[in-house]
Amino acid sequence: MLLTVKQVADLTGVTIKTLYHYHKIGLLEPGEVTDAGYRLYGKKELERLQHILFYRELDFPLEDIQKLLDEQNNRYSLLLEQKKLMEEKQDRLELILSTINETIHFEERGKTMEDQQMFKGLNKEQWQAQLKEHNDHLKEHYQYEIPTDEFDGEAVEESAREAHEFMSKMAFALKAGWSVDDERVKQLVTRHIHYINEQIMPLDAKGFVESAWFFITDEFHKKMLEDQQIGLSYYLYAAAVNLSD
Amino acid sequence: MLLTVKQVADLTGVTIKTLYHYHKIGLLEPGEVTDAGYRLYGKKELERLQHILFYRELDFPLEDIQKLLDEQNNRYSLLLEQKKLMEEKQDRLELILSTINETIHFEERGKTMEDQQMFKGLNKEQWQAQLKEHNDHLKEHYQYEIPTDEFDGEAVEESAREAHEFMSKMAFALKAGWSVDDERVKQLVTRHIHYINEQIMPLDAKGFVESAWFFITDEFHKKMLEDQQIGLSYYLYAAAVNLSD
DNA sequence: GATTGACTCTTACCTAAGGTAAGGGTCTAT
DNA sequence: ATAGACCCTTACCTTAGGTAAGAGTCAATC
Repeated sequence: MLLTVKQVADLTGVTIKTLYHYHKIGLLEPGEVTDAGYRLYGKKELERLQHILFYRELDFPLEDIQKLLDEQNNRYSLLLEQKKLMEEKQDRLELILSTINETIHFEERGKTMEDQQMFKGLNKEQWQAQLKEHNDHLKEHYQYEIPTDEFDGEAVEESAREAHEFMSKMAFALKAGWSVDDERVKQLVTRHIHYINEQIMPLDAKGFVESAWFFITDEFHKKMLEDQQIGLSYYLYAAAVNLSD
Repeated sequence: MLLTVKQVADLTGVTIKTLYHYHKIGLLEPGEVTDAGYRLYGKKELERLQHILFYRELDFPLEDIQKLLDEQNNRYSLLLEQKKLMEEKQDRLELILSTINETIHFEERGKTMEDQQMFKGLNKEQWQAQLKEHNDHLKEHYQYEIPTDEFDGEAVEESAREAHEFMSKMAFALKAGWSVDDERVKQLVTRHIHYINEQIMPLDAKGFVESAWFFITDEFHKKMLEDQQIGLSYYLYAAAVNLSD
């Protein structure tokens, strides 16, 4: 059950040198050392190494990792914490990817971007705020992901409620198999456009097609819609196209 | 339009020292240096910095970044490349996250994991292979693989089989959350069009958009697709539109 | 015009997380 | 008992910056 440095290295992808290093700084001590000085690692050490590698992936300095592992030896809560952090990193990557996509978009039509726009997700001090903004922006206009009962309080804005209701109904229509040319669907979309037009910004049927296409191509928005109902973003787009024709 | 080091630092999140460093190693030269020696950066430099930061996020050494940027000065293809790499990184993170979730799962019921399972996604040399496996697992889960025996009989035409396979794969892609701009999806659709073109009738990307629209508006076809997977007909249409642009 | 405060310059030294190489010991199999 | 694969320590090197010192610059205010 005990593994040599090479075996651990092959298994986990870290180099042997890294194991020495972790030993030297006391981050990961072998479970046993033979008379000849060979380091041997058991299950417990592999588990610790797993945590180390998760944290390393999250760009934690080894010193911090050591502190974290030594003061919190409950594996389960460590895992939950790491899961949360990993999901945050995913969100950040998602944001960066959408920045790349926006940049590609601008590049394709030879337009220049706002300076700030170019670095969304990269500016580490600000990305939390940017992500929140991204989300808030979405919520203001399309707060579909929040369960309805949360909408009872007057704290939530009317526009968010409207958007949520619209998306829920569209999801229902999709599941019910209503055609995008169905009068009920057309009315739904028309009213929604009308609402945005009155309350938020000028928008016509053509503009709404572009909005809908944006929701398909932007990973961030797409994910939110698709999480609510698979196919919703695409249904929305088809409905928009149908109306604008 | 020219920015000082501080302004660039605030905008992008890199430190001033990093800018000096990049200057010194020739990775990012200021657009202009005043008489007093102040570095000033313009739009072109910001764009280059953007690329540098994208690559840095992908853990490229600065030396490699420099080479890449100097030999490939077409911004557009750089962006596409970076998009691809970023998506790969996302996949890898996804894999790590699923490893964390599996570990949590095992921990919850006090069972022990296989050693290898514990390090999926971390072992960089192997993660490509592991990702493939992971996808295969997903396929099983979504059952996008066609039950082959249904199609053994010669009663079923080859073209029907091809269509069925195509639709199954598209359904899988939709459920997996693949963007219509994802290379895999684009390739899928391209091949399908190519097949139709060769075997059935002349068809180009534009024509396929019309076909896809027909599948949405025609109740019979729409029902067939939507019965297979909610949203499939709309996804197909969006993919077609994306390809024809 | 002088001063102040925020900003910038160069230079020199420091750090983290390893990589590389040298020189030598250990294990197992033939 | 010798080869070949594996392991040890030690010493030096590298990357991508961080920190600090000492001095010059800029714009605004006194």
